[in-house]
Amino acid sequence: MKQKSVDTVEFAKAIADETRQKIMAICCCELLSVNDIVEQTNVAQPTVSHHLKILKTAGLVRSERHGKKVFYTLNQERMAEGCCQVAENFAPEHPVEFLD
Amino acid sequence: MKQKSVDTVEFAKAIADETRQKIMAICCCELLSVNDIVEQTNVAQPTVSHHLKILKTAGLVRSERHGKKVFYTLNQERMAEGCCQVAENFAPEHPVEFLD
DNA sequence: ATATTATATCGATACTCTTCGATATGTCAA
DNA sequence: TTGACATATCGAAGAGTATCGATATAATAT
Repeated sequence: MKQKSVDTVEFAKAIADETRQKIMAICCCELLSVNDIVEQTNVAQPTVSHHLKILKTAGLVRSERHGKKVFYTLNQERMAEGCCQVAENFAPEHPVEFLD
Repeated sequence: MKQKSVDTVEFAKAIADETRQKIMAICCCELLSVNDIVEQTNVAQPTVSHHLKILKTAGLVRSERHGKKVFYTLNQERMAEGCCQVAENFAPEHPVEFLD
């Protein structure tokens, strides 16, 4: 299955941080507000907003405002695309398939 | 197929650099000496050695010495494992399969 | 309008990483 | 063992990044 092209350097940089991976893990399957993420990570709110911005710029999270709150969730499809593109570039003899 | 566990932060950090991705790309399917890599990248030799060390520490390249030269090649299997682990953690609803 | 709550941005600090010249180490040939 | 070549390590400079307190912006309710 053909995917859109992915900037694998930007993708890798976006996920190459422990705090961001924590955030990614907890909003992987849920829509969470910034404050929810702050509480679950023990990371300061500006720091969380900063990391969410990086993930958003890389297209790895979606966000929607509801009232005063902004909810974020991981964009799993983009995550899978990034992984597949990295595998395609750097493991062409160990094909990885995106099961849809 | 079950893989060994991967430190996804270390994996992502290892591939999160443009110069390293260039190196990874050119020694993906070939065994290349450090000097070969220097010539194909226009990057200084100490810099190349530095990046190779990071990739080696992360288990993403193999190396073998033959005489004075040391040859490196990408470990595609580890690359695929890293990609699959990231996808498993952060795209569980878009399963990616390691085809063996 | 004002107060309250939620998130984003700013600014400063500390830390990490990339880069490369200089140098050390390793390997081999003569 | 000396010289030549290949790679690794060292050390320093500069760039980039994470973190968080303070503050600005946004949304809502009273």
